[in-house]
Amino acid sequence: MAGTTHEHQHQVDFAALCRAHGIPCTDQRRVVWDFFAQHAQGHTIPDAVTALAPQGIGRATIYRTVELFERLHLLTSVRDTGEKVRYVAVCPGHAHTLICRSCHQVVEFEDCDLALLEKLLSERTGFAIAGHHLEVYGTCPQCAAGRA
Amino acid sequence: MAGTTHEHQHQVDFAALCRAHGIPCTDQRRVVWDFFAQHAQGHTIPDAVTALAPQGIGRATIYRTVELFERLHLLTSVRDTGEKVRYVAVCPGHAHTLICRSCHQVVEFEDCDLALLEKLLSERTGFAIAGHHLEVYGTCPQCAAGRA
DNA sequence: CGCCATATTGAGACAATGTATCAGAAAAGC
DNA sequence: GCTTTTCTGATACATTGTCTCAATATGGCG
Ligand SMILES: [Mn+2]
Ligand SMILES: [Mn+2]
Ligand SMILES: [Zn+2]
Ligand SMILES: [Zn+2]
Repeated sequence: MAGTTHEHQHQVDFAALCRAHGIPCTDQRRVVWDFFAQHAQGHTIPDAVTALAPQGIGRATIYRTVELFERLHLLTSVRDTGEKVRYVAVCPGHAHTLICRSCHQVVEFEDCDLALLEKLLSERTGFAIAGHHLEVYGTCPQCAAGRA
Repeated sequence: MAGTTHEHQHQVDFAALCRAHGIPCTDQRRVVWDFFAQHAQGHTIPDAVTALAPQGIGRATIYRTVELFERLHLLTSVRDTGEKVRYVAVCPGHAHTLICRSCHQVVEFEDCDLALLEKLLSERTGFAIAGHHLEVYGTCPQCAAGRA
C-alpha cells in the first residue's frame, strides 16, 4: 500500500504472525485477518467482500487470502445446518461459544470438560494437543418461547 | 412422474421413510435420496445437478429437496479444509477431527463426551441444544520427532 | 537506503452456483 | 374419481466463485 509508513500495534503482531508462517506480510492480508479475527463467531467470505471491497481490497484477494489462512490453520471453517460456511480465527487454547440459531446471540462459556478427551486422544494418537475450538448450537429460551 | 405405475423395492422403502417424516413421497425425492445415499462419502449439490438434471429433475427441486432432507436430518453436510460442502446420508455419530498444525494431517475420532456438557449448558442457559462442532489442534508424533 | 527478483494484487471478463416466481402437474385424503 | 394441498420445472435473475494478466508491493541484498 503506497505511502503507509505508520507503525501500529496490530501491524507488529501480524507481521510476526506472517514471519512465523513464512509468508509475505501485506496490508491486504492484515486487513482480512483483522476482519475475521475481530468477531468470535466469524464471517462468511461474501461478508468480507461486502465489508472490504469498498476499502479497495479486491475480491480475488479476499478469496485467495482466506484460502491461504485456512491452509495455514490461522482460520478454520465452520458450517452448521442451514448456515453458510463461516471462517473463524483459530486461537491457541480454548474457545467456546453457545450460539442461538434463531436470533444469533452468542453466549460464551468457560468450562469445558475436554481435558480428559484430549488426554485420551493424545495417548491414542501420540499427538501433542495444543488447543481446541468448540461451538455449540441451539435455540435460546426467548426464541423457543416467543415467535420465530 | 407421468405414467409411472411400476412398484419397485426402493420405492416402498422410501415411501415408508417419507411417511415416517410426514412428507409427500415423490419420485423426484426418491431419485435425489438414492443419489446421495448411494455413496458413503456423499456428493455436492452441483454433483447432483449434473447427474440428475439430464434425467429431468429440475435444479430448483434438487436444492429444495436437499434442504428438506437436511432439515429432517436425513442428510447432513460435511466440509473439510479445502473441500466443498458435501451431503451424506445420516447414519452414525459425529465427525470430530484432530488436526496436526504442522503437516495438516487430519485424524477423525468418534467418541466425544459432550452430552454432559450440553446438558449442563442447557440447564444453565435454557438453550435447547441442537448440535456442536469440535476441532482439536496439536502436533502429530512424526512432526514432533522428525523435521518440520 | 535504492535495486532487483519474486510474489501479490485488483480489474474485469467469465463461469458456476444459488434464489425467486408462477403456472401446470402430481400426491394425499377422502 | 374428485378436491385440496403440495410439489415441480422452466425461466429469469442474483450472487458467489474462478481465471488471467499487467501493475504494484514485498523481501532480500548490496
Ligand atoms: Mn475448552
Ligand atoms: Mn460430538
Ligand atoms: Zn435466540
Ligand atoms: Zn504432523
